[in-house]
Amino acid sequence: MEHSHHHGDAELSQNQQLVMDVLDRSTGAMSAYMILDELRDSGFRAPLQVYRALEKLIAIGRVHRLESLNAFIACSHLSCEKIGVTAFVICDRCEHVQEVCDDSVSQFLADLAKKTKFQASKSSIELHGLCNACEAG
Amino acid sequence: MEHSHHHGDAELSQNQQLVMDVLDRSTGAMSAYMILDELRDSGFRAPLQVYRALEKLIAIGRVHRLESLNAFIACSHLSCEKIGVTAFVICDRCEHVQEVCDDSVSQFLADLAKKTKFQASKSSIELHGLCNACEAG
DNA sequence: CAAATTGCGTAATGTTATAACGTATGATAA
DNA sequence: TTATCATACGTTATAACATTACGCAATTTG
Repeated sequence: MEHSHHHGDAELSQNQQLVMDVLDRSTGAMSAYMILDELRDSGFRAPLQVYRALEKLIAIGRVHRLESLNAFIACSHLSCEKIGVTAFVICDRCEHVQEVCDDSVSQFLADLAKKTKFQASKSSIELHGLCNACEAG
Repeated sequence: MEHSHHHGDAELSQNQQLVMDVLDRSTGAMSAYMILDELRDSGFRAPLQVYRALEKLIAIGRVHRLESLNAFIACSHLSCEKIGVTAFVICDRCEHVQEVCDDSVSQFLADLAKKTKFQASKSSIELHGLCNACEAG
């Protein structure tokens, strides 16, 4: 065990690492097919290679799926899988994504689940609009 | 102006009304292609006929899009367009969808926007898991 | 009337995601 | 060692979701 800088720090296969690297380098979210195109030179030929890697990366908390964009983004936190819930704030102009996972988010979701007598297993909170910089510009 | 029971109560075209009727009859969310299949007998031939009607119905607040399902559902409220924000609580077993739009939801989103210095224009809050009945069963 | 708006129909295409095969490899237990 | 299990892989095909682009018809509005 050499470098321990993230999450469960599971060992990644080559394909998983390649997909992770692409997302780490990206400034914003990427669709599976954008990732595929980036990895053609590395030998990727089919969507499934991307989707299978993403499935694992999402499972271990290193990647998030943005439902409203059908896109994927590297987790910007060290341990959001411990908190488990994240809200995404997505600028529709510059495409920057802020990842918020604090108590207010988990508290809101807990309250919502309680109020609706619901056993929640997954959540998706996504806000669209303009970030501070783009609104001003 | 005859019956006034919903939202802005805009006049609907025939296609829009047909799509609205299908969604009103449905117990849960429906994909655009499920709606299309329901309307073959009424003369629908192409996805665009559905998507165009949905666009209008969503704009006037009578239908919501569920991003995490790529599906659509009739609004269960009389005036949620006035509040503008809704949280969806989706049972993955029975597929029932609860629509929550109270102050806690709008307050949470307002706080989130303020905290991230964000000008929000659209939101999507979707909770997946098991409803009370299915959890018990 | 002219122009603008809204809705419609159709064909083609683009985009996102999964099913269904079979194969290879490494761990582990008999 | 051999059997078996789990995980990952590669490929082809297909399913599922959504939009572009074209032209036409009806209605509203200046």
